[in-house]
Amino acid sequence: MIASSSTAYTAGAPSRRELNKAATRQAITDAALALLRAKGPGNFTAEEIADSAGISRRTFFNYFSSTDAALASVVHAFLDNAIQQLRLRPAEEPVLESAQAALMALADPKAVAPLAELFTLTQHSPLMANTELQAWDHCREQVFAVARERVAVTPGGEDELYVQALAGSVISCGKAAMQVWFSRRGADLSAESLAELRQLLIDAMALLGAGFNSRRHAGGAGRSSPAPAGPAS
Amino acid sequence: MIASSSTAYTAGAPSRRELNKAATRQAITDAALALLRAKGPGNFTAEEIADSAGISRRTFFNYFSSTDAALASVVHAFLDNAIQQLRLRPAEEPVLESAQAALMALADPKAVAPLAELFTLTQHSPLMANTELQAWDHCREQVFAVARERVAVTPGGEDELYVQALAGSVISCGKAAMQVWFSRRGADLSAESLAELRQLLIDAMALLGAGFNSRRHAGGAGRSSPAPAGPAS
DNA sequence: CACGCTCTTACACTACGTGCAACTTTGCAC
DNA sequence: GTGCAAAGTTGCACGTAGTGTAAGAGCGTG
Repeated sequence: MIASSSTAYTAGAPSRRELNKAATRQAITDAALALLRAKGPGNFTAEEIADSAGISRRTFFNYFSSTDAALASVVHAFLDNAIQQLRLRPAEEPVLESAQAALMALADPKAVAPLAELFTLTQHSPLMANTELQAWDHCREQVFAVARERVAVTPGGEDELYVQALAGSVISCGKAAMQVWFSRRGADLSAESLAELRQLLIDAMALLGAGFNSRRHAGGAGRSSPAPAGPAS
Repeated sequence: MIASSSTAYTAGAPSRRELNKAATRQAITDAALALLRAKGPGNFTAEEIADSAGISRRTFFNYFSSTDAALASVVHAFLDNAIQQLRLRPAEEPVLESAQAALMALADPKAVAPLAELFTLTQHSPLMANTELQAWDHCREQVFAVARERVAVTPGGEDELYVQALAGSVISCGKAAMQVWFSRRGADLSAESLAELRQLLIDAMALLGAGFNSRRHAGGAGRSSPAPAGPAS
């Protein structure tokens, strides 16, 4: 589950308690997703989720602070994964390239599938917007933390704006790429579709790197740039 | 209502009803702000706001969907103002310059004062985060709409990413600039402080225009760029 | 087994947000 | 002014969210 990476996983000691917690947590999100599929966003209560997951309403709130939060755990899992990928990149690498590389690892069926489903199910519902925005913002903070480490910012100095703006823009562009992808391909997880997602992410990061002025939209050169400045290769 | 500008002001016909509504609305936000000052974020209820504003609880909810929403009206007013400034810019002007110019108009005591107070009062409280994020995202959508009009995007075309990423990044950078400013100067509204805010906004937009790669943070040239590519000159 | 610790559960309580049906105010025509 | 319709306000009731609390069940350990 989420175990192996973000939470838990105390290296060989998955005690009974931890297993139970992880199981209930999973049961809750599963139940929430099932209800979302069945009834649509906003048409079910915390009690229904709890019942469906075989726990009490109170226990549900011990795990998640709201029904939205239960659903947003999908988004959180995805974004936490992204942050983890980001932290794996070498510290010397330019932050934007690290971001791009980290995002590449996420254009993967197993990673995006839950997110894609959640997105299609809640597409035009403002109910999800709240918690989803929070998830992205949480991710932004993480990116900010990573960027701050790597840019070696002087505490009260002038780099603060750079790092803040960079973190926010990276998130915004990642979001934009995913949004465009969803609007184009829906929940299509085929190889070509994922390739397009990758290209969108690359293009978005390239925009950030080269600047929004460097692109003349009037000219015919509007096609996706062919992998500008390959990060790994 | 939303027609001519943002709210009310139907050009010479502020009927009694509209005046009353505006007055109650104002009374509510005033009461909410007063309670925020007095009790701190999250320590007062919708009923208290209503009582303090001299209306019933039910009426409060006719105006705002939550206590947070009442407070966030300050943010909304500020951001709506920004959008309005943005729309006033000539359509031929590059979007980034328009954004920069629009933001300049907001680095003004009367505009930022309420925002600054709200910010200082809710600084380290996650309670406000929700609605505030929504306000910024709402603003992002507006910027997106404006940008879409001006970039003349082909419907299913490749410009969609550009516009989405641009809108999101503009918001992120504006947010970053304000955040840095607040963290440096608190609620200082002096002329120098506002000048610094303006410079931060200019720098943030310049980053977006020139790209985050164009800045080598190791070099000594880390000072604020001296108004790069003046928008109005 | 018995003892601590952690987690779950039931219950109670406050507050939120909304539908509804009076009631009051405003706008408008006569 | 009077009458009337539309818009706005209010009280009431209802379901739900989220939290404190205390008792109980499950787990880990000696």
